[in-house]
Amino acid sequence: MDGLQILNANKIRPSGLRIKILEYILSHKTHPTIDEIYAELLKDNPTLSKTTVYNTTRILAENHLIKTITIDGQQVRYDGNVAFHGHFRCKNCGRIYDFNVNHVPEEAELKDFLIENMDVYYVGSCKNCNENL
Amino acid sequence: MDGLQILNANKIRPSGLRIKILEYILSHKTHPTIDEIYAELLKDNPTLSKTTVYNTTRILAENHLIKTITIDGQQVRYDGNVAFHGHFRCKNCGRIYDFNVNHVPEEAELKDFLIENMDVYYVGSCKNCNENL
DNA sequence: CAATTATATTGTAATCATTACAAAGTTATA
DNA sequence: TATAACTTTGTAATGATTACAATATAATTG
Repeated sequence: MDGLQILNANKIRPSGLRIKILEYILSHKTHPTIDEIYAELLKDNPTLSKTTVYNTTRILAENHLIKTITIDGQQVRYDGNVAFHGHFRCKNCGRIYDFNVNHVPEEAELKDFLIENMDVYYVGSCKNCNENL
Repeated sequence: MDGLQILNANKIRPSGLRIKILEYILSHKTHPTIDEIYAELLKDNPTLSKTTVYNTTRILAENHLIKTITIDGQQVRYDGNVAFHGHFRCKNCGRIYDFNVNHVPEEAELKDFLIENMDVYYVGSCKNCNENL
């Protein structure tokens, strides 16, 4: 399913920019920031405004087509993989890695709480950086 | 162990403000923001500067005496409980709840990764708010 | 098709948490 | 006491995000 179909299925008017922004996030596993998305799409869309990237990612996130990652204290990042998984941020190279979380804690303390979103964020030094120190 | 002893044990010069800020965070389970700490301590310290609260919390966090919580996309919060546990933020009332995380995922994908910090953030609607809707 | 309305995009200005930095105050040390 | 080191303060700068009004584009109606 491509961006056009996804947007239509979610009743979001599929403008050219929306399709491109959604498809960029879906096809890049790098958890890009607003600036990264903007810089990349600017190449083919010279009049693109950063505000449009902000607006569009907000709409996509509100509709659960992408996920907002706040592991970086500075900038929000976006993830096209909305299935539950953890994120590891390397303090050294800045890369964000995905990992599976097998055991989702069933917390008795949260009985009768409505959980809408779960984030698991690890921070440290990645294998690649550890080996090259 | 009070703030003075903790600071001494960690070789942080125990100024009056540092003791007060540390003790405030240790004794309040509300995960206060900078503004909340500042507003509260200002009552007894009329010349207190917000910069001091920022500086001090940074020092305390660097020394792992308190933990930085970034579950709120807007403001950082601080937690005096540095033992591993999860945080639940209620979108309704804004309260942050602690909960135990029994099963820390052992992720084969992170083999040879050095994990320095783990955060588990849930967001949703708390029991209290659910009952009063 | 033309006119009108609704929506998308843009650019600039505002907001707000945080940081940088220099000056002033305080404590420790010689 | 004098000097150096550190703490605290206040103001200015930074930078991500949002607000908002103007413009452009697309959909709808007559």
